[in-house]
Amino acid sequence: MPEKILIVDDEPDIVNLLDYHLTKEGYLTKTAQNGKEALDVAKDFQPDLVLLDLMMPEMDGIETCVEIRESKEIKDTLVALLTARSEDYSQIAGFDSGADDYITKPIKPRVLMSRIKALLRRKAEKNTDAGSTAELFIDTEKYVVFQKGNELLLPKKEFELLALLFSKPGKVFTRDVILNKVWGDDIIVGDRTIDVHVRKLREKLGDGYIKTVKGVGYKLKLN
Amino acid sequence: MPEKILIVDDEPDIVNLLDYHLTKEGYLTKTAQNGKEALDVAKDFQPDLVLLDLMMPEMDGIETCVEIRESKEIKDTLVALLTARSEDYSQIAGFDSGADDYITKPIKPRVLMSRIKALLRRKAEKNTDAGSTAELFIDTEKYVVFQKGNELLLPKKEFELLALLFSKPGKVFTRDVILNKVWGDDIIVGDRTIDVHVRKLREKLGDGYIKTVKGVGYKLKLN
DNA sequence: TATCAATGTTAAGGAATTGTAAATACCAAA
DNA sequence: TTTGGTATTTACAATTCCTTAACATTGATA
Repeated sequence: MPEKILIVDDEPDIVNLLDYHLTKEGYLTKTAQNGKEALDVAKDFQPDLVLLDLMMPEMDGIETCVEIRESKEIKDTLVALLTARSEDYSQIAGFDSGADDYITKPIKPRVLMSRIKALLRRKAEKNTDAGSTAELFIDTEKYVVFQKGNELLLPKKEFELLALLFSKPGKVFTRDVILNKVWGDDIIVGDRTIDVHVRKLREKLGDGYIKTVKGVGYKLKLN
Repeated sequence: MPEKILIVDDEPDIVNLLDYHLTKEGYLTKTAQNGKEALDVAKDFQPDLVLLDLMMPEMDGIETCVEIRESKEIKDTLVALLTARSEDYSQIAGFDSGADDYITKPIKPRVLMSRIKALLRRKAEKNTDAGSTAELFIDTEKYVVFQKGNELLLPKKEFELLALLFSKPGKVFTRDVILNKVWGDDIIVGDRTIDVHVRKLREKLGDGYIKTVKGVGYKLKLN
């Protein structure tokens, strides 16, 4: 199944150039001359990627990009903005608009191709691993954890343990360190105390966050 | 191939914020609190990119950047300076110091990410010819080994053995030394124990990494 | 090339570590 | 004092990891 790319630019020369190269590479293309047309076409065409010129009459690239992102009929589409070099401000605004990449003009076909390949590859990768990216965020002031946007209330010890692990995701914290930081130097608790708290956290967060490194300690795994 | 980023800022909050986002995106990070520390860490870590705060006590970002550029141990590293908005003069000075980009605070994560991606992508394009990325990397803090980009989880003993060999690639470690460093002075284990662990490492890493020097010991061969 | 010590290989048992459920202890608020 | 939630302990289960033992293979050296 060839991947579908929608090319949007008001200058026919550029559209043709891009169309030529992309077709030659085996992509399936459609074109549009402005943002409005692009949206219409995209709804039917369901492209994998939209190449969007920033400067266009009527509806510019950023506007169009925002609309694409808000549209429910256009799913899973990557957007790459084409910008004139040195439009730094535009670049930033472009990313805030939800674009996945920007490509500066003048366009060098080879560079463009590798960019596009990279983008589509990343997209393919994302779609293979199921919703593994579950956001986790900690508010140490409010003693609250946000998981995928949901607020999660944790008891003190559980929270402190999670906060410790969260302070350096990926780093392994040994049981000693955990005891020191969460329980304090002088307090002595049994062997299984930490495990039980880990257990409760896993119960609430789901597995896949806290990893055991046997003989060493625990760590938080984001991603 | 997780790309390595060194974060340097004297404010722990900012370091943590950046660390969090970058880790989440799959980068491999290390942190430092000032320029001096940064240089030390960078020599070992060999980051692909250094995020460098401009305003730091002791040695500021520009100084640090200049030192990085002059250091022969730190190769192929991009430097991005973090500056407060409107420090126009500094920005210019920053570029003169050899920085590859500057990023203004307050930091917007998405903008930061796209900048970083763009920087690293450009770098990657330059380096496509040579296999410049070391294909084995050990993170003792995270108890993790990266091999050609894949994370590899190793049990404690295997990890420690590999870490020992990795600490001086090419050097031959005798069995005595290995026993002392990994198992400890007082613990006595049988003849075949080391071999078995080597075996398991070879199983996981593939052959060609750990070489036997018969009658002497083992060594790690990188490339 | 024949020898033999060093190393490779495999599978299995046991040791150490961690997981888990339930019971108990704690503690602050009503 | 009771209550409800939290924290810790207990006792046992489950799991992973380490080590060993038995045997195979290698490679330096006579």
